Amino acid sequence: MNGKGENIEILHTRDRIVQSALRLFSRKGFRGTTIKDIAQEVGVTEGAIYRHFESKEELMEHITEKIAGEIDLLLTEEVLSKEGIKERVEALVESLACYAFNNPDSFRYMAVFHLLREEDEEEEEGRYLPGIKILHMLKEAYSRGEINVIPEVALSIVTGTISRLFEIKEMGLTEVSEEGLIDEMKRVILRSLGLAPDL
Amino acid sequence: MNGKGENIEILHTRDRIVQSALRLFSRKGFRGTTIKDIAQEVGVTEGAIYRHFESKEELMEHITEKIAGEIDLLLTEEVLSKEGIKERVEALVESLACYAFNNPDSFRYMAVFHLLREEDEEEEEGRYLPGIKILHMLKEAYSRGEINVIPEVALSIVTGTISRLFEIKEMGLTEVSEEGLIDEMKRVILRSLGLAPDL
Amino acid sequence: MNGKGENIEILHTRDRIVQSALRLFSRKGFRGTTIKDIAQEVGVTEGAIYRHFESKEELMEHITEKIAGEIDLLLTEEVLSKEGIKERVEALVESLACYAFNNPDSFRYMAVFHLLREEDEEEEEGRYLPGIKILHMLKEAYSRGEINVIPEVALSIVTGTISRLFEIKEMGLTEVSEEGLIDEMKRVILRSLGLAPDL
Amino acid sequence: MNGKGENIEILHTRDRIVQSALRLFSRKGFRGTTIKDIAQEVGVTEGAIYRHFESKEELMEHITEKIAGEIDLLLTEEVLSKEGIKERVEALVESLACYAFNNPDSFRYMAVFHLLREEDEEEEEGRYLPGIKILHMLKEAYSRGEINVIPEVALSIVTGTISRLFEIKEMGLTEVSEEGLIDEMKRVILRSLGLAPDL
DNA sequence: TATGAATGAGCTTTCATTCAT
DNA sequence: TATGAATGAAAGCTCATTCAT
Repeated sequence: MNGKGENIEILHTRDRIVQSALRLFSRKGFRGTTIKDIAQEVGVTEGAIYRHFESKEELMEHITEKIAGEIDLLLTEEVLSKEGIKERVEALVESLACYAFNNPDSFRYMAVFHLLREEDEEEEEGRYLPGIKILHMLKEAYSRGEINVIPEVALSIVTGTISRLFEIKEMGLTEVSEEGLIDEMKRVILRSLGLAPDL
Repeated sequence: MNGKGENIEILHTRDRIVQSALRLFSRKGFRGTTIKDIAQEVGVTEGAIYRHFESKEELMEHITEKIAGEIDLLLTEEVLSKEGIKERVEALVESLACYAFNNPDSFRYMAVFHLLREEDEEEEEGRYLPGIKILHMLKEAYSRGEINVIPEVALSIVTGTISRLFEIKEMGLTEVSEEGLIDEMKRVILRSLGLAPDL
Repeated sequence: MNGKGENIEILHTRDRIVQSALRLFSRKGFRGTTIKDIAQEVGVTEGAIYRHFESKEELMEHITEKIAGEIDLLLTEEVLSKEGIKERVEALVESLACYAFNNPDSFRYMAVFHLLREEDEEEEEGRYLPGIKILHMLKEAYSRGEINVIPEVALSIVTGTISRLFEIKEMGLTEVSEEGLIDEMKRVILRSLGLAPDL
Repeated sequence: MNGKGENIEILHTRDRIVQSALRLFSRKGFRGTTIKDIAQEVGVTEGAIYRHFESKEELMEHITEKIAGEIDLLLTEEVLSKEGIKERVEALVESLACYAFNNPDSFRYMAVFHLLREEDEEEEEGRYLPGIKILHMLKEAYSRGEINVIPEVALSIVTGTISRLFEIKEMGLTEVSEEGLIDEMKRVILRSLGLAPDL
């Protein structure tokens, strides 16, 4: 019982660390965020962070995996479960945009996390995880003749548009409602891929 | 002649600093790049940087202004000089994508430079300069009924797609030629905005 | 008890920093003293200083305020509490000279601290605090006809003599005892102000 | 003739260096003054200083010797040439105070120059040159019974008062004329030494 | 003589990390 | 588990000095 109580405490602190780190990393960058920043936001001292994560690096990797998992789940359950490329693209725009608007820190983090490490010169890794899966989906549709747009360009249209619109919204450059933006994106992206419903 | 020779020397070192800093800032971030990194790449000692720029900050501002100026020139001379929204969008995709492929460091820098500073928590500035100008152009076309896409979404489609495709190419995820990618983007983006030539 | 022990430790290091900084600043100047010098004398690394003081500047300001407070207390409690200008001057010489001989670092610091900053060209501030208070006292005595010496000159006689004698003693240029010097100063300064006991 | 012309040039620049360095050293300290500061004030570049002085150190030593020589000359010609201790003290106050008011940079420099070096920890040197000579004079007068004040205290009265009054005047804390201040000092210092003319 | 780019040592400061408590 | 003092490496920057021109 004692152990249980402690465990709950740990989880709480640990979660708050992750939440604060996510928020700060996504806004100020990995290097721009200090352990002290995180500790202060959580309300503990710097040393306490190291009870939960071995290093700042490990903390970041934890967050990266967490978000990658969420996005992956989204793709698997909300998008790839659908039949038909049109339905899949519609679901992709819908679910990814919703995810962005509801989890701005996570989306921002994912969008820039390859810019956050900046470790060694040109370190390229197996990142861009979600993109790869979508690219695969689009390549299949392309080879089956379901869309007539080069898959890499199709991928750019879908994810690039959502990312940029998210940024525009974050900057306060639009007053259109989230729903309005999502519907418009769906309509226009489908049209761009030759999947317009009204054709 | 003497003065000339000296001047050339000065410009050389200064220019090499700018070039290296641009390359490194755009790849490793502002904080991720050290003065030592830049100095080593240029082949001088750290102190020499400070003969040409008062601080790392000032060096960054110089680069930012330089690139903002280049993009602005591009928009003014290559895009806004055209008549008709279709011609303008075509020119925009063409010139921005070419700029990206020919000046990858500059484009990468511009795309991420608001992520590089990471100064104080949520510092928002008058950045995203090029976007504003394009948004203005699209809003006018929209109000005139020349396009039927919400301007913010239209902006996202155009600039988001180019940015994402640039990233995909940089990651080596496509083998399509630059020309092929640009033509495809032009075709698809025009279609998305209801400006398809074949309609 | 635990808390007590920790507290004592903290005070110790912090106090030792102040003590060493005071000693070094007063002898080698603000710029002439490095954080490394202080850290070495205290027996910690440079970074440790910054747990206790935000900057070298702040450390100096702390010391300045500490000493200004001590001198001010001295004036208020030992000098201004007395009645009669003769008694006050006697007490001033006595207490200031004793302070100098017993706290040579502090006195030296106070005597030169406006020379230690050397910030911007000719920055004049509200310094020389103790002097102002004494000048005020002398001006009152002068306007009441209790002394017949121009107050600014009287102030110079009193504080200038003590300062210079302190320096002479520090340089090892005299073998007279502290008591002997103080008594002689009292006698001669009183005579200079027309307050000689034998008149 | 050519050589002559050049020589004149050298002297000019060299003199201007000395003048600027004296001004800056006396106000901002040795460490607080950079070679660049001096060069800028003179209107040349940093390298040019090294045409005239081997190092910053040497420049300082030159200035120190120059001023020490001036003061020494003053003592020899204006003070020690007089007969009688009363006449000598009067001349000392007169000439030293005039020197201070007419050459504030030099006097300030001399007053603080042992604080400017701040080289190694407790470097004591054969400085305080003028003081030594005056002390000698006062010791003789004391042993002859011409004054009844301990020589070290007498020295402190004379030089300490002048120094402090100079500082007070520099701070703008008095509106009394220079002449008035000097006359008052003469009167009061003589009285303090038991040499009052009215006794 | 003078320039000014460059050096190199040293400075203040920051920060991830450790560790005794 | 948490604290917070301390470390140590590295950062940005300064500056006396040198040297090719």
